[in-house]
Formats: sequence, C-alpha cells, structure tokens
Amino acid sequence: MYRSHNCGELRMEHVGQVITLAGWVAKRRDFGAMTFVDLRDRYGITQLSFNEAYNQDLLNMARGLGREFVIQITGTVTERSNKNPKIPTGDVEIIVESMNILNTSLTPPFTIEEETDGGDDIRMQYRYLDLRRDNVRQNLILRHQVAKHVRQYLDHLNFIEVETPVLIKSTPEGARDFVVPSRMNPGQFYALPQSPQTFKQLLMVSGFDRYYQIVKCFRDEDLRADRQPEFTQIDCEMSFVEQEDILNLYEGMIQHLFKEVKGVDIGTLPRMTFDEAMANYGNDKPDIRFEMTFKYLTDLVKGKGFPVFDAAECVLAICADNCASYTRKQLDELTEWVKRPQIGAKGLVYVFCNADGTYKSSVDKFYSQEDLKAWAEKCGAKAGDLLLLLSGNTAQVRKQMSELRLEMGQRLGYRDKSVFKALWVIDFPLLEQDEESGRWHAMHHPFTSPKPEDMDKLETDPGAIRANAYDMVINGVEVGGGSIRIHDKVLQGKMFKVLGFSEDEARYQFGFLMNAFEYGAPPHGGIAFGFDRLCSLFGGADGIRDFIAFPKNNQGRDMMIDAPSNLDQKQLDELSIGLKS
RNA sequence: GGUGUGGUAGUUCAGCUGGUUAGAAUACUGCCCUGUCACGGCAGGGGUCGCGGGUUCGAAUCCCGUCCACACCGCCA
Repeated sequence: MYRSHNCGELRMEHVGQVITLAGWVAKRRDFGAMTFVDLRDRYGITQLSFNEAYNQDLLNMARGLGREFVIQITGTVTERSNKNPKIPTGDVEIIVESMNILNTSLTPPFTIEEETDGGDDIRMQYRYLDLRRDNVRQNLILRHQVAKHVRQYLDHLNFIEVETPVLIKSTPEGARDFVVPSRMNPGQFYALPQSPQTFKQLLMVSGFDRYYQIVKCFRDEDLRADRQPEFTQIDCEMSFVEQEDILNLYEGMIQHLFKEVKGVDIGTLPRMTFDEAMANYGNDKPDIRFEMTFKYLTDLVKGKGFPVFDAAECVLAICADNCASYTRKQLDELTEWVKRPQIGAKGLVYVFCNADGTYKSSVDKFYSQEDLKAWAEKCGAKAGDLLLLLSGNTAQVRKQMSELRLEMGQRLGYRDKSVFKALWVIDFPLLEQDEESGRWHAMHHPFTSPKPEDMDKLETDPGAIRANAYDMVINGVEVGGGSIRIHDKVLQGKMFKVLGFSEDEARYQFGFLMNAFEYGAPPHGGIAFGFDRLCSLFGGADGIRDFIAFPKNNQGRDMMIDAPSNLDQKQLDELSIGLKS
C-alpha cells in the first residue's frame, strides 16, 4: 500500500493520526529552517511541513524537491497554527516523519495550476500534464457523471446497450467518411461510422425494442471549437413508438441529467416548429434565454422613397433593450460587424427610441416621426430602446439578423452560462435543395419518415414536405436530433428515388436495410445526442476540447502523439496502396 | 477552399511611426529567511524575434512568399 489516505480527505478529525500519502509536488515554499510542500493527487492538495526542529535530514531532502516529483510520505496529521480557508484540507498539515522519492520530474513546460500560463498548443502537446490541472480533471469527471446518469436513466427504462461495428461501409451521403484499407481485400476499404444509424435500425428489426449506446462516431470534415473528427454520441432507438413518445422519454432524460449533474430543474421543454424558429429567430437552434425576436417591418417601410427598403424582399427588426444610449461610435462598430464577410449584411439601419418619446434614426431623411413610431410599436419598443434593422432576401436577412441577435444578446449579458433553456424544435423539412445542382437531399438522413399528411407532395412539391424529425436545443446549441424512421420498404425505395439514387445504387449501398425491411420491420424511431457538447454545456464552456481527454487540433492532428503520420513502404505494399507523388 | 487574429526567453506577453546591448511577468538556478499557502528579499542564467527571400547604411519592426496555431465562413445526411 502506497498510501493510507488521499490528498483531499484529511480534516481536523484526523489530527494525531499517522498517515501515508503519495502524490505530486505541486509547490514548495522554502523558509530556510522550514519548508512547506503542497502535495497533489486527483483528490486535492495537502500541505506537508518540514522543520529543522523536527528533522534536519528530511528538511534538506524536502528543499531538494522539484515540481512534479512523485513522493510518498508518512507523518502525523497536525492542526495548523495558520489555517488556509481556501482549500478543504486547509485546517491541517502533515508533520513528515519519513519520505520516499518515488520519481523525479523535469520542470514542466507550463505551470500546473488552475490558471495555467500555458497556451493551447503547448497544453495539447503535453496533455498528460494538462490533465493534472484541477479544472481539466473536473471536466472529465463531469463527463463521467453525465455518462453514468444517462446509463442510469435508460437502464431503468429497459434499454439495452449494444455495441455496433466500427469497421463498416462507406456511403456517399452526408459527411465524408474516414476510411480504413483492408489488407485481406486489396483495393477495398472499410469506413468508420458517422453514426450507427443503420445498425440501430437493424437492431429494431431484430426486436431489441429499446437500444442505446454511448459510442464514438467519425466524420472527416473541418474542425471547430465544438467539432472533433471523432466524437461521442448517446445513440438511441426505440420500436413501437411515435414522435410524442420519444420527445417525452428524452425530455425526461435531459431533466434527469440536469437534476442529477447540475442540481437544476429545467422544467418542461417548450416546442417550436422549424418554421416558427426560422421566422422568429432566423435559426433552427434558437437561443431562448432571451427574447429579442424578429419583427417584420416589410409592409411598414415600403413606399417612402428609401430605395434600399423599397427593393428589399424582407425588412427585419430586433429591439435591443435600453440601448438608445449607444454612441455613434458603437453603432458604426456594430455596422462594420454586420458587414464582415462572415455575416455579409450590406448595412445596418438603427432607430433610437428617445426618453422624451421622439425617435432618431439613420434614415430620418425618408421617414417621419409617425413612421418611426409605427415601427417602434410593431417591435414593442419602449423609450430608451434601440431598433436594429436589416433588409434583403428573406433567407439571407434572417440568417444575418440571427447573428446580430446573438451578438446583441451576448453584449447585453443575456447569454448567461449558468442559465439553461432547453426546447424541442419539431416539424423539420424532410428535404433540402442543393443550390448548385438543384438536387434534393435529406435534411436529417435518408431514413427519416415524412409526415403522412404531407406524403402527397412527394412528387409535386418535395420542399414542402415536413418530416417526423426533431432536435433538442439548449442555449442555442443543438444537443440532439432524431426522427421517426421509415420502416416500409416501398416508401424507403421512393425516398431513395427522390434523393436521386438509382435502384441499383440504393441496393448497392443500403440493400441490407431494404432486405431487412422485408422481414417484419417494426415502426421505430430514435434520437442521438452529442455527448461532448452536452458535457461542455454542463461545464459552461464554448468548446468541447477540454471535455475530451485527448482531443485533436484544428487540423485534425493529435499534437501529443503526432498523428496522423506516414506509413512505410512495406505497410503500403501490404495494403496494396500506392501514393500519388 | 475562404476570411480574420496571432507566432519575440521554458511559458504568457510588451516592443513594431526602422536606429546603441530586444524588455516585463512568471518559471528556472544560487544565496538569505521559522508559519507560508500567488510567501518575501537579493543575485544569476536564459533569445536563430516561426522560416525563406526582398527593400535599406541599418529590419523583431516595412514588403513578398511560406509554415504553424486559434476563431469563424463554406462544409458537418
């Protein structure tokens, strides 16, 4: 036994006990005749005390300890004369009676403290040291808690966790696949799953009724702060259920998680149709921690001689509370912000709702006080508010205004990370049209069932068909999405046809699923949650990297092990692979 | 594929209207210090200013190219 206790558990009640601890030297405070050492392990920090009055040899040894040396000590728990209220073990210290240096350490390249001096680059390169930091470790503990409570909730509801294969078949739909060459089948490749979608549907055909899996998924697309090439999903599927059953069950799951992990009651999740979300928030994952919803001024602004608005398909406004005090400089800066290429607005029109009831706008040349008053009323603006208007093509202006709304929400402090607002977005369109090719593709995936009442539009107006598809959105983050699936072979065939698959292509790629559907496929549906995102949301972070033990960087590289890497010629030959020079 | 920001000591950064020997903080090393917990004091070592080219009497600083990191857009069924 290397230790009798850990570095986070000793308290006043242990005073007098002789204990043994093992851990890392976090810090040494040397006073010559006495030295304090902060000993760290996973559980906390305990102060060790060395004093020439007790033992000169041990003191000398302690003064030679470097940061991150691994030591084992035995000593007596003693009440401190000067207590430290900042740490849980701050009432006691250990008068060390023997010490064993288990290992030395090089000086770490950055400080291993909550507020480290290390940047992302160096932290990732030495991730094993970064993980010694309390806050990163807490993130992984949080991740464990979330996983544990997911399993707990689903286990109690008769779900079975089934593993599905990682070496599967590439499909051209959706994201790019990571591929793995097959040595035994020269010239052929496995693909890593983007999700276990088809397998979980096959499990439903097999009668597994209620399935889940906390599972790695792989997508070979560009990374973001909240996107990694390998990420984890809570993947779920159920048989003999309707959309309503699924929404209720997983609403229960998210409530359970918030209660158990955060001690928060998030209440009932409101439901919003996709159309409502787009109209009021310009976004299919609205952040409903604050209002500032879109107001349509198109009819009010036309015909007054302002050419920009007269030519616009859509004129949108949002009302920023108490922002009439904005300076010209601030508005100019905001105008530049919406004109950035990433947003792409042509300009920004603003209206001050002054305290005295008058209005001052950037388009006073064209609009009277009465006009501006009508706008303000339409927007529900009060004195002291600021209206921000954008105009243009409906889809574009909604997107731009959505960005502006989120930015203003951020600036006004409405996007508080300790507040959680969840909702369901439902009735997604089944299909989306590719702007360039004009081809239809599935908005969710090709196995999503259309709403029965929209089925007749399959040939006439595919874009208007709504799907039995739903997303769970929390604080503007899409944390999960799913659908009721097609379980009928004929309908699935029709879908493939609409999506531009020939019969041969459909059979080649999804024949196994079509075949399975010939043998009594039950009605089924499911959902998948982005586990990493859920954890980062719980942790109040924007990115998911610090909730993953060993993440990849922006270029998809693992900076610690330096992957990906080259293969030598022998390996390539064995795989029958030739590289382009 | 695109846009932006950055790359200077182990680390985080300042310096950038060109001009002696490139600074600070922190970390590190040594000495002093008996109650610290962001200990304190004194001293010290530490630099290919990402890399390549150009302009110039002179470049960390200006220009071009390139690599790397981060954020975003496209992309992510």
